[in-house]
Amino acid sequence: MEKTNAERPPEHLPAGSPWPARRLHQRDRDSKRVAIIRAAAHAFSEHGFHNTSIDMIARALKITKPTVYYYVANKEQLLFECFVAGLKRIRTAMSRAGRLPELASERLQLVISNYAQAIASEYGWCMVRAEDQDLSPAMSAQIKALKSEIDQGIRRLLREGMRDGSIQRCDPKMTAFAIAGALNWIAHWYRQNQSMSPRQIAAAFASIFYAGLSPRVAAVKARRPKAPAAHK
Amino acid sequence: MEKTNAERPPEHLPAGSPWPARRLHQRDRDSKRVAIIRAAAHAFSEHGFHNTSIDMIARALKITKPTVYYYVANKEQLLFECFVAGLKRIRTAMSRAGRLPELASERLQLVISNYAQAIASEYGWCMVRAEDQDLSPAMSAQIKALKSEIDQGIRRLLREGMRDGSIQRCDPKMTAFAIAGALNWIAHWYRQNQSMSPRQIAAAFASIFYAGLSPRVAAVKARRPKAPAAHK
DNA sequence: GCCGCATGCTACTTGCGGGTAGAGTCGCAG
DNA sequence: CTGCGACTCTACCCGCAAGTAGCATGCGGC
Repeated sequence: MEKTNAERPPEHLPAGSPWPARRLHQRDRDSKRVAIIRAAAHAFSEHGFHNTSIDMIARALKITKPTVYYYVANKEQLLFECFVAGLKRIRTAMSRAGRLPELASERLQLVISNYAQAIASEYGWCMVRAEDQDLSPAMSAQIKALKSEIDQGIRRLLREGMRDGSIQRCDPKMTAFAIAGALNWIAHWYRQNQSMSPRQIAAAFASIFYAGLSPRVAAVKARRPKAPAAHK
Repeated sequence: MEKTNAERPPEHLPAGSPWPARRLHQRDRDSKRVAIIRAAAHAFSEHGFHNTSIDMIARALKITKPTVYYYVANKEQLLFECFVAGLKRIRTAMSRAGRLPELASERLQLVISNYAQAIASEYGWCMVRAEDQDLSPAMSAQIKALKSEIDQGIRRLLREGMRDGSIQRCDPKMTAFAIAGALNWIAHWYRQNQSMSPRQIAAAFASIFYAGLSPRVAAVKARRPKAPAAHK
């Protein structure tokens, strides 16, 4: 899968490999590579995948198109890398939450918070929009699998919450969809320099989902608005 | 805006207009036009806007590209029409809900239900994905305005709910984002032949949002999972 | 000083897809 | 049967962006 990049790393040499310099170059290479990924993510989220040419990405970094191709096999892989970069945070949050001793509801809140921050990051757009089309079947399948992993993680937390009593009885599938949807949608409206930080947004969402919209006190139920029921 | 299509309807003729046939032709024309819009919506939601060529849409209807262009000015307008087609249902639901005498929470539920059904329709994809990029500034602005209208409508309902006591005190902006996000996301995962109908999905979502995830009975708060808090 | 490799460039090819020109067909009015 | 307008087609144009060939440069090791 990586063969297009002229990497040829010295794995085939004897174990005590020479070439100390190679390592340095390699590091350099990697940092440039992530710079390209970042720039791509930025451009994608600003103009969309199809309206972003490799030239635009290159220009943003003051390099040229072939240089980009020197670090990345093709445009598709660029999108994929953006996706994975954004995903990492959610994944680690999820797996860490799985090992925590807290109630499931609290762990869920943790995951929601990290999720929201990942979506609000520069990779958020790619995570939300990647996959569906624009991608070869192979990559699409990979991304679908990663997304499903997240989805299943949320469902599991919900089920655990129902078991430990910290979460109301509910349909875990639909609830996971609702939560993921609300969070993913952040990528559509959130922009840097927003009045609310991602963390604040996450907190607001968590409270909406957790507390619900029904009034807490039962007393208010009575009062009705003005209109006398004219047409039923 | 319509000048590209050779319409020239006979409005400039005397009132008692001749040409009964013209009307028939016109109706025919319109029905073909909506067929094209529908086919476009279908193709867009399957392959994405950019991966759908006009040729594909034409082929699905067993016609050719220029015929499509005879009914539609350009690809952009096609997307716009899809968007508007899907939007109508939400708009009418919203404006009707505004005049109903019920509590705001019930009216909100009505809107949510219609919203979900619109998103699950064949135009759902276009509604969710249109705008951002891929569109000329003029159209983008129009679509943004329409979306904002919906958003404001939901916020208004929430505020009214807080006033009439049927909805818990909350940040209307964030809550509207959460609700719209959850609903919009349906377009990403819902497919015809799903086990749940759009109406059922809407009901499930409404209950999630309204009831919230916190357990109803306060008694359950105690029990904790196994692990003794190892690493704080 | 010279080799080799990593890196970057200029200058191309290529194909796809949006959009158009203009000719052909059909049905109806006079 | 002629002329017109609605409609559809075949055959094209053209621009853009993905991706490539192959040369230039600069550095580290010998």
